[in-house]
Amino acid sequence: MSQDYIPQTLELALQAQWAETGRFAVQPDNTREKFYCLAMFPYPSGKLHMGHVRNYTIADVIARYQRMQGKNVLQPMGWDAFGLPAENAAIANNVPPAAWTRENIAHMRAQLQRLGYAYDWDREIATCDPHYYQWEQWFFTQLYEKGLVYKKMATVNWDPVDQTVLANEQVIDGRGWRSGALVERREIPQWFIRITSYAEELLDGLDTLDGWPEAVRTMQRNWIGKSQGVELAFGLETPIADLDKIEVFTTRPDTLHGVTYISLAAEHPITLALAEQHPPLQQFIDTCKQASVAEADMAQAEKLGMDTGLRARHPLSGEEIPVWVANYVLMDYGSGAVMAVPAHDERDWEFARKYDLPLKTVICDPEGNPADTQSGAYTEKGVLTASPGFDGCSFEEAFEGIAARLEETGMGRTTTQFRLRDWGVSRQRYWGTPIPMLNLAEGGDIPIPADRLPSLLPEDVVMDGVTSPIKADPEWRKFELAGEACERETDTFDTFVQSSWYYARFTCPNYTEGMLDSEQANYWLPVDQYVGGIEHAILHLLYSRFFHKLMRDAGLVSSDEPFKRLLTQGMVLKDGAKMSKSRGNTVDPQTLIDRYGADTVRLFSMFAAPPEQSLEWSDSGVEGANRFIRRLWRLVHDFDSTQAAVPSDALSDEQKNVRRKIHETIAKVSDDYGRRQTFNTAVAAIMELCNELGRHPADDSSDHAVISEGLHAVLQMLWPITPHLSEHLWPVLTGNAFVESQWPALDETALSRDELEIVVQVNGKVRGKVKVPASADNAEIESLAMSQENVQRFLTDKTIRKVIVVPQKLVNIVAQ
RNA sequence: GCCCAGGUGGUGAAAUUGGUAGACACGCUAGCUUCAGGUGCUAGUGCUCGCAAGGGCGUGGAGGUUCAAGUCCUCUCCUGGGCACCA
Repeated sequence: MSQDYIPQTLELALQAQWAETGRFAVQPDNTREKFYCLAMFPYPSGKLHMGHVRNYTIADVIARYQRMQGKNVLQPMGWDAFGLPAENAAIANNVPPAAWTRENIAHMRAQLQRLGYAYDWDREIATCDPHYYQWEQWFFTQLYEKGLVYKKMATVNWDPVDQTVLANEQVIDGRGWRSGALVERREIPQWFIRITSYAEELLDGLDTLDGWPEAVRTMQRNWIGKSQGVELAFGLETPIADLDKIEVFTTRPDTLHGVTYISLAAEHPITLALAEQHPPLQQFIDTCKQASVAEADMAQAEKLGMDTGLRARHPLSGEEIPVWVANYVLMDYGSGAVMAVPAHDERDWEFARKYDLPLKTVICDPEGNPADTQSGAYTEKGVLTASPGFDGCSFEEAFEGIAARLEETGMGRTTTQFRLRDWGVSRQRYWGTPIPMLNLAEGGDIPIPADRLPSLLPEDVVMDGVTSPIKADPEWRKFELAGEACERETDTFDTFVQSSWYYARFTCPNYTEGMLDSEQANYWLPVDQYVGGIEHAILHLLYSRFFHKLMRDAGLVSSDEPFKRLLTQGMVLKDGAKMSKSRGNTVDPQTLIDRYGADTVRLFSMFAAPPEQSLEWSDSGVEGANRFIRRLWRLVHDFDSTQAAVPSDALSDEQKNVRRKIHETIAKVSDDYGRRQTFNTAVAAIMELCNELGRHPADDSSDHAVISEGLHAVLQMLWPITPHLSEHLWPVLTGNAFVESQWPALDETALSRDELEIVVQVNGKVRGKVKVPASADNAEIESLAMSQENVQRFLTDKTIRKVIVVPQKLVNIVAQ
């Protein structure tokens, strides 16, 4: 007699049991292989959305699959708890960010528990906990001592009405989101970590990450952006701002004779000096400053420029080159000046056309003629022309020749440049880790001594929406060091700092003697499987790799890279865009959990699409996942498990077919879970098997044995995805308690076939199918294929030119 | 603008190594079951011509390579992600 499937009851009962027995709590164990499975921890925004469910289900399926392989699996969970949304919520709801954040954590923790994820909850971390961020502060002071941290002026978005710094997200169409004022770029002192010192290693390390998607590695390579080029200078007749030359970097020294002007950034010292005597230029600089600092905004902004009237000397030809100021040249990047070659660079070409600046074509097209640059820039490399002394040279010859000439005259040298910039970690916001630095009365900075850490963030605060409470409170700032009064830094860390090392802290979350307990860290690290959104392909993953190397060089961990294998999950989109609170297009999975239970939600989110693909959200199909679960439920309950299931030696063909299907499915699902990580096709294969088991009659004891074998395998294979269902049905089927570390064994002999079906094509089109004995050789297959009636029809009046036989698959007869 | 992906039925998708396009589901249609249906079962379902057997077309678009292309190459259009202060 079938009982009804009531997921709420059975899921809650099992979850309570898992919690009570500490089922998923783990410790190092040298008798088993370890496996550290980690999903990117969430920002506690309020409640889970479908993107979270997808992310955490993928990781949980992998973790549980590895448990079934007998491994010692660590799967922790925590909270990326600092960040901007808490400040916004605090203002909107009149509640301190800390309280809002902790409430969200409590709610979301309950939701994750309701989804039945196999987490070791004893290791839970929230980054806003002082026990966490104190070690981050400590580590920063260590980096300071090593010279890996420094302070410099850097550009921020400034809201002139609210008198506050805005995040890029808070700038909408060039205006502050609250005040509506046009934002300005402003330079303020900020702390930086020297990620560029590790640029080379971060680049080279990508080659070792063969468990990472190629797309992510490519994006990181391009982001680091190593390029060979030449640093050269255009001389000035009279020094300006103590500079007697303008330095530029180019990867195309071969086009040096094509330079027709130079562009300076608005913040370049020469620009600023010139503006002092030139009011229109000052006006232009002010216009340039009225823009967001986001690179995307700048790249899409209309290109604006102004001739400064200054002339610089071309380092080879000695010609006078006009010096312009352009809004697309960035002071933060490179030297803040570029040599413009409009004939061979697209941006320069556009700019030159707009301001009617001359073009000088110095590269030939493949035919050997000067390239046509009238209708657009010619950016290919080619043989030089109109370049005295280098005409006829290839790119490589010209590169070396021109670099050598510049070196002789002291006007340049070959160099390697990285696109990567140092990591600015200062944020002018409240809800973050206080930067553990002190401003001394006589000027200068010094780290807060280790024994005075943590530098605690006060939590009981009122947000006014404009100024950070720790900036507004002069008392908080006060600090006494060796009897001297000084002031705390009131900026906080970028939240990426917290998320750059949490994976390591999970190995020893309660360690009080230091940042990491190396013994624990080195047992578990590196993370064997990291799962998270593709939107983190560059920043978070690069910063984490960087931090790992910093921790290694501090002797805290012994590995070089933090994440061995990476699965970048596609985004769950709604209305065609990333789900986010700020867009208001999130989908709440709670209603689905309440209605269908966790297993249905888990099954559906795995079945809907392959994990790496982005997914436009729609509810349709959830019903189908639930229907499958109920069908399996009946199948198991209706199966007479009391009847002895003795496998017979002599199975019928039909029974052999079912057994083959069982073992083909085991092979496929193992491959899909383990190597391919395509959980949707694994589910489809299990569904197919269930369909077949349901169709097969249970007439005799051999039938019974075969179906029993199939149902056992189905419940085991489904455990990673629908653990409650599997654990609940297992005793119904077997009379015994579910044994976790047991993946169904593959019986290779069950896979063999006596007969194969081969497709027959004529000129590439399918004209028939033919059954051939598995042992048939190519000649036999060919003659069987030829004998097909429909094949013959298409061969009449034709001469056979060629016959291609693809073993096990097809025959293609080429005829004319 | 730059970097990285993706585009296949009415829908989500499958096709793993260049070898049968559309597995598995959703939806829909018809039938059975049921007092009833947000139940269960059976059959059908890319488009198109045909009574059928079978044929033609078909993987964003245009070209190309190949006995064979969703898969490889060139160009192009569209969608999504990232662009350093959203996380």
